[in-house]
Parts: sequence; structure tokens; C-alpha cells
Amino acid sequence: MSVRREDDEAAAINTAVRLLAMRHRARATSLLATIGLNIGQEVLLFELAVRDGRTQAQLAVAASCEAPTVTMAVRKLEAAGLISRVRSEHDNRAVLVSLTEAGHELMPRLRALWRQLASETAGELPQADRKRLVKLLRTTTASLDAADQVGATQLR
Amino acid sequence: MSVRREDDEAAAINTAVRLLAMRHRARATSLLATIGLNIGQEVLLFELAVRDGRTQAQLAVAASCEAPTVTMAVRKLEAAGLISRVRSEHDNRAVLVSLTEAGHELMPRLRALWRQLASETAGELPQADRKRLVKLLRTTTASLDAADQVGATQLR
DNA sequence: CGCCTTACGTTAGCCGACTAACCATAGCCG
DNA sequence: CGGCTATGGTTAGTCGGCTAACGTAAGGCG
Repeated sequence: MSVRREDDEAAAINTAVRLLAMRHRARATSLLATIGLNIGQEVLLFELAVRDGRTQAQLAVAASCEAPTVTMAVRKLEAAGLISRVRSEHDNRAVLVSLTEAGHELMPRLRALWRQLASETAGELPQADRKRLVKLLRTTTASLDAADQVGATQLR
Repeated sequence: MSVRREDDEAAAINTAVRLLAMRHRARATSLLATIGLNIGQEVLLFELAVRDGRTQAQLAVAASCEAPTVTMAVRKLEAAGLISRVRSEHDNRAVLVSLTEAGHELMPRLRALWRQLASETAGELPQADRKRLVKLLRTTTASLDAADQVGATQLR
């Protein structure tokens, strides 16, 4: 049997990440559904609540997703009356996205849901562990980013 | 401004989970592509390597995903010649899935990729932190499971 | 024995995310 | 000024995962 000890460690890490990802997303989906939102849209709303009137390109990097994803999400949010899109005056290509009144009014409920999700995720942990968790998640994410960077450059 | 301190904590947790999930999946996708696998298939291969000849239903719970997902993954793995499907003798509904010779031969490379992914994820962490990370990931996952359970029962 | 329920697998359809390709505009630079 | 490159956004198409609904087989129970 060619299964080494490192294989078990690797499996433990990778599947732990995968399972948390699935559960967290699933739970987020079902919570967001209660206020009529689809997953993916909440990120844009939170970003707009921080700074309004940004371009879709800016939102894409802020949400760290791709342009087409923003296009679709923004389209649905607009259809739901939560955001408005206006062409930029200075740049005829760009469109500035802003929260509507309804969008602003939805934020408190969205924030409550987000608190609930975080609590369901890490609420049982002592506060020190919660800080540790966030820290570990961020360092691993950064580590993967770096690996992806070199992985991508090697293809050139 | 109705943004409380807990909102920041919630956002920190939720987005940290979301970002790690995205990066990990993205990196896994690109690594698996180098041996001609799509993401999702590797879980089944690992499961079959542990115990061969299981039904799709068993694989679904082992991989903790839904039956239709297994149907599609298994179909593609069979098309790729990595697994074989035979009807169970004792139960005419069930189909037993097993690794083919080619499937077995692929495992070492798959394990190597999985070690690399784990290393790119948590390789820079001291070993104590790696253990902590896995532990935290599992407890949060379990916590979400419990929350989802009550969330689902409340709908009845 | 025959029915009714449960379990296995597939199909159909949806959704979010991605890449690749495209169009239009901006902006730079010869 | 004119063209070239870079940028913003959309479209088309792919993929994995899910739910809902279906057909079929198994199995319990009256």
C-alpha cells in the first residue's frame, strides 16, 4: 500500500476545507432565501453599503470574482429593485452601481442573517478560537493565492 | 449607522470562509486538470481506493453530496475508463462501483496532487497550527450541520 | 398474496462561477 | 490626428452542485 502518513494529513486538510465550504454555502443559500436573495448577491450589497456608486469592475475585485459573475448578479439585483445602474459621466463604458432605497432598507435584515450565519458557524467557539479561525483562514487563503500565482506563471 | 461590532466579526468569518472555499476549489480544479480529472471526481476515487465496490448511494453519503451528483461524476469516470459499474446481484436496483486497473494506477498521481494542494494550503503553517486548523474546520462544519438540522425541522 | 412504503438511480431543470470571445470606449503615443 | 493597446461590460458556453420528479426494484405488513 503506497498510502503515506502525509496522504492522511493532506486528505484531512483538503476534505475539511471542502466540507466546510459546502456546508457554509448551503446554509448561506438557505438563509439568504428567506429575504429573497440568491447567494453571491449579498457580497455586492455589502460592498455597496460600504462605498456606494462603484463600477462593476471595482465590485468584481472587491468581491474577488470575475466580471461576468458581477454582470449577472447586478442584473438580478436591479430587477429586484435593490440597486440602480447609471452610466458614468466620465467614462462611457463604465456603469456606476448604487443601492436604491429598498436596497438600503434591506441591509439590516441582511446583516442580521450574516450575524446568524457567523454564529451558526463559529458561535460555539470561545472568542480566542474564533480569532484564531479567521486568522488561519486568511493565511491559508493567502498561501493558496501565492501558489496559484506561480502555478499560473509557469504556464507562460 | 446601524453597523455593529458583531457585524464586522460576522463579515470577517463569513468572507474568510467564502474566500478560502473559492481559492481552494480553484486551485484543486487546476491541479486536477493536469491529470485529466474534473473536480468532484477525486472524492469518489479516494473513497473507492479505501473500499471498492460500493453502491452509488453509499458513495453519495461518503462524499456527502447528493445522488444526482454521483450519477454524473460516476458516468464521466466510467467514460474515462477509471471505474467500472456492475449491477449488484443481491439488489437489482443498486450498481456497484469499482476502480479499474487504470483507476488504481492513477491513484499515486492523485495522492501526490492532493499532498501538493494541502501543502499549498497549510504548508507554511507550523504543525500545531495545521492540527488546530483541521480541528476548527471540523467543529465549524459540525456546528453548521446542527444549525441546518434545526433550520430544516422548523420548516415542517 | 398483494399492497404500500421505502430505497436506488436517473432525468430535467436551475443556479453560481468560470473562461473565451466579443464590442465599444478610453487613452496613449508615434 | 490616427491608429493601437488597454479597459469596461456583455454574451456564449461549460461545469459542478442542488432540488424535484420519475421509474423501478425491494421489502414489510396486513
